[in-house]
Amino acid sequence: MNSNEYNNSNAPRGRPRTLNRDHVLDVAMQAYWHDGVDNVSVNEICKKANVAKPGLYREFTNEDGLMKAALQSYQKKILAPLFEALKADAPFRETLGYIVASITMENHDEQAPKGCLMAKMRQSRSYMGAGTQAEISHIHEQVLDALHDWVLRSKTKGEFTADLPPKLAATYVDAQMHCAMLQLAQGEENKTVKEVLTLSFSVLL
Amino acid sequence: MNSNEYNNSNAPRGRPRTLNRDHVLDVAMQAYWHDGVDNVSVNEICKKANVAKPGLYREFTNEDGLMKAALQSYQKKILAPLFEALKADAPFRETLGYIVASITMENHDEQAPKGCLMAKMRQSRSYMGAGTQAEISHIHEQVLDALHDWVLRSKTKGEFTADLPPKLAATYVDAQMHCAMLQLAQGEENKTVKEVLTLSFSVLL
DNA sequence: TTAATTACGTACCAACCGGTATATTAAGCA
DNA sequence: TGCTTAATATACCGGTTGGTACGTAATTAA
Repeated sequence: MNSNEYNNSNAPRGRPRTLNRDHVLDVAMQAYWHDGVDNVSVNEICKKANVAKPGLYREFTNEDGLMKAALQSYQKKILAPLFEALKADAPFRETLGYIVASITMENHDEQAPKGCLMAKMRQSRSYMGAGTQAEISHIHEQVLDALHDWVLRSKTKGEFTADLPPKLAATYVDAQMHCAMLQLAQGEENKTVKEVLTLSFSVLL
Repeated sequence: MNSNEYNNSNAPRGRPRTLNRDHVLDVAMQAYWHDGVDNVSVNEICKKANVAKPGLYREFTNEDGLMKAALQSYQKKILAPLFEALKADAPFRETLGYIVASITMENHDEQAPKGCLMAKMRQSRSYMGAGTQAEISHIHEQVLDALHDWVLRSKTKGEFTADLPPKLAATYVDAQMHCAMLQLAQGEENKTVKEVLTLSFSVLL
């Protein structure tokens, strides 16, 4: 029996590819996230993903392309729930509580690395390739915009009463989230981070 | 005329050393501070300090020793004023204002790198040598202790009135300072960092 | 069957890393 | 003048980095 499933005419021309882009991206994302971007080489990712180097370079052009793609993958798979929570019209305090809870990983699976890949990359973005830098800035702007919108909506709903310019409030929440994620990445205790984050958010209530 | 100044008997025996330890430490500290620890190699430091590698290794044993010494140098030269301010018995709000001002560099010289070497090293300490890691932890403990003492003294003076466990207050101030320094290192605007830091400190007043 | 097309993996490149063996130089001591 | 001591610089080590040249395998089209 021929192993080919029937031959639809618009099949690609040459040797069929075996490289699994999503698998490579998963491996790269996990490696960058767990070990820190600066401590992971293209060689190591190739070994872990069991692909040859030229294949990886054909798919992602260079290290910068791989990192950019891994970061985009992280946004889709990990950061998405945060954006959803900010868009949802839950009460302000409730959303704030969700942010604290999700950062301090009350409900996360154990094998996920500590901290946040986006936060780590933001922290050392000036030493990365141009494409990755641009992607970091892009995601950061999206976060700030989402926070800004959230604050504005909460203000019109009367749930955000603190006497603060909405833009400063958004910047403040972003900074505190960023700070908390870096603390976690650095090994700080979950409980401590939660206390500090909660205390810092108390100025908004 | 013999170029030797008179021969005091306890002169060292062999060839006199030309390697200037303090100069090498200055160069290393500036390089680590300005470019980021992960982005500076021993080779580069040798070139910048105009010393040969074996000489540097004789003086500092290995890269870990050099980094540890550079961090100690940073504490002596840069961090000392902060410790002094915390030990001085100025009013609580005044000291808090000094912290904000000194972090956001209102009075710093322009050529100093942005951010804080200690903060940067703390952030990636798990990827460093054992000696440097120990030194980072040591300095961090000193900071936390100084903050704790400061809060306790301010509380007995009646200047610190917030209803907070002193240890949490110390951890909180440390976290906010750390966060602000990382933001600066990452290129955030001075004004923004100052606003966020001031806002976060407002929970203590 | 044969040619064209495309992906594959081995084996390689120069540059750099942290670290060191070694011959040389410059001093004090006798 | 040697002899000892110690700091010096050159030139090297094995290993890793990001990136690639090239021969081969697998598929479609003619």
